[in-house]
Amino acid sequence: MSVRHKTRLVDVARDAGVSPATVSRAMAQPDLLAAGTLQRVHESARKLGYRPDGMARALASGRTMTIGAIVPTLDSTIFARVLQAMQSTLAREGYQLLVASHEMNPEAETEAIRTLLARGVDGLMLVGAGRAKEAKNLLLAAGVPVVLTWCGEADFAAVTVDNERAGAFAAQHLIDLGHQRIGMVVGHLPFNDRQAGRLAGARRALGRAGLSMPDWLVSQQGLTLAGGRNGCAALLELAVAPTAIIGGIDLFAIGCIQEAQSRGLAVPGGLSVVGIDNIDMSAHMMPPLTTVHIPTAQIGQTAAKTIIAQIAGSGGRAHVDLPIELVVRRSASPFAPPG
Amino acid sequence: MSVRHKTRLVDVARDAGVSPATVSRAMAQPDLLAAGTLQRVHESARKLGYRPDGMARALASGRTMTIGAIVPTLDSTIFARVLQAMQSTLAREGYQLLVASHEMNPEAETEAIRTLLARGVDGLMLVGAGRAKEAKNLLLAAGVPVVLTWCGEADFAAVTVDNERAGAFAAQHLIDLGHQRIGMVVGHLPFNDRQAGRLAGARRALGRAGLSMPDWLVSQQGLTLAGGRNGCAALLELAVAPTAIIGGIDLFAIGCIQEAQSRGLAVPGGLSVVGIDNIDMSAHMMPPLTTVHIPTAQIGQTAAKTIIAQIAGSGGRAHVDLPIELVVRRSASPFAPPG
DNA sequence: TTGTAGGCGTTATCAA
DNA sequence: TTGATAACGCCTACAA
Repeated sequence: MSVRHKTRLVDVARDAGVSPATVSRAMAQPDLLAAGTLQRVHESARKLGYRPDGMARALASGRTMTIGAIVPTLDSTIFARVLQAMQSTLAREGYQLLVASHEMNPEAETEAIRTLLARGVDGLMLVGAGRAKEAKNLLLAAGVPVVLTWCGEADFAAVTVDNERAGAFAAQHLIDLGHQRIGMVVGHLPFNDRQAGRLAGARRALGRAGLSMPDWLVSQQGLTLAGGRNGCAALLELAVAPTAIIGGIDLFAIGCIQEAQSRGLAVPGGLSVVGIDNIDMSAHMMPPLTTVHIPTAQIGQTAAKTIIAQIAGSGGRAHVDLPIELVVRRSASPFAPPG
Repeated sequence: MSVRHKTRLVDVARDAGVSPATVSRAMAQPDLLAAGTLQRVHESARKLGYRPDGMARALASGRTMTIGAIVPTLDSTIFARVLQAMQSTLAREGYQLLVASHEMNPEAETEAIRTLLARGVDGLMLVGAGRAKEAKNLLLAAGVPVVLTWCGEADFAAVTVDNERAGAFAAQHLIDLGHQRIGMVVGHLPFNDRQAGRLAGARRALGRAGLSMPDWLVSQQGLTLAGGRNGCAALLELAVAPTAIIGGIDLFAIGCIQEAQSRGLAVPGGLSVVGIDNIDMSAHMMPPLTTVHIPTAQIGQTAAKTIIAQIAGSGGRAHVDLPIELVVRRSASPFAPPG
């Protein structure tokens, strides 16, 4: 009962009276064995409580059965949901998720890539495109399947969503309602191509309508509820305040609603608000938030499937663009000139 | 420029004119080498673009520099926050996070434990206590540091929060306000000792005040906003509806506020609501949610530190109980008999 | 269908 | 301070 050595492949082999190779096959390619042999090996394995050693297996086979995922932060409804979807899809195929986050710091992201690659992952999921050349070289040199999410890039497979279009949808809806002075609360633009895309899309839609969104109608904030409130406050305190605000993420839009209401400004009566994401909370707001639906969970699921396909040899640099759509609820109403 | 073999330890050794052992030392214990040697090795390594192979290293050393975390789901503000805190604390020490989720399924959790252990983790973080004997045996036999969070257990280190006390805080606050018929929306009790503890605590407080919370005043729901709304709806439709509701998690409490308001029932005027967690959203609700603050991020950070300490040999089966406190905001008010 | 034997790339134990 | 060399536990041609 003292320090019972962990049982290894050879122990099982000895007990079953077969060679190590046979035991190895029994675990990985059972079809190759005679039914009787398989039976015996399994019995010995169970009797001895044999558990294959993942590290040894990884070293010998070159596969870790682990997929890495590097996200800006785990502490976000959006990314948590993507990871949850990835994790459950991957688990079904026997893969585990190794996660890292970089808190919106490009160098931290490069470091994370380096670390995960060194640790040995069979595939890697990243958020967004447009990273430093060094990071790209690392990825290319590593020779493991990589899938980008949200935004794509020619060199890698990608599961994307048209962020520009999302921004345009939000803006167009407000334009259709007659709004002319539209503001936006967005995340910090550097190193966040998702937010940059949404802003660009909104501006494009406005431009097509002969309108514009000058920088002073755009407030950059940290990706929190408080950021949404602060951004809204800043815009409302403008000499010529906007009559409608787009939240670059739903959390911002929700913060905008809360901030407006806390100032006695009715939504949508006094201020129209539109979000982008369609998180759970949005449907339950008072008023319910009009927003652009982003199929978050599906991004995760598709990313996982894409990686698995690439590992299996199929797939290649496939780009999948997931559909988005405007969900009209009650936080935006026609522009009514004061008086 | 074709398939350049990945450079290995021996390649660096050859280039630097030293033995493999020396290169290994240069990476792990630089102090043991003569300055000149170290210098030469580093140069060769950089020149050849040498990156230690994590799997080989893991096999030889028995350490993977990876910590496993098994949570009910990633798709939850609470757990996402815990993981984010763990991840950033661990990253600072060179560890990565391997995550798995089990969707509230005990067997899936056991399987996850088995998988992570087999994959090779240097430590493991689990949520809650009271798991099947099989799972406990696996953990004990594995011989890796384990830390339980939220709820503890004698056999393992733990970073906990007194869930019963949290429930009692919430209930006591309502009792002090004069409420006598208090309902609660909780998660599904089986396999969720956090929710069970909070409910038990609330009942204990009520019992001390000569009151009680019969089963018909308790609604079990899935851990979503919609669950909160449904639970609230069910309780409000009772012949003798409660005058106050405790949300087993803030999300439930928020759902309760939204459901009550959508029915034209004022909060706290017509219904008082208290939550437990203190998530970001709570402070921004209208009315702001009175709740019991749970130091979520701190749980993650402390859990990470505990594991690291255990790996370093210190620590043992330390139990840390983190303080909680009632945060009084404006969603609960004194009971006012109708008429 | 099964066995043999040579890696996989490091770490770690002895010596020197 | 450095060098041989044997593990680490499994996989996988190749052979039988």
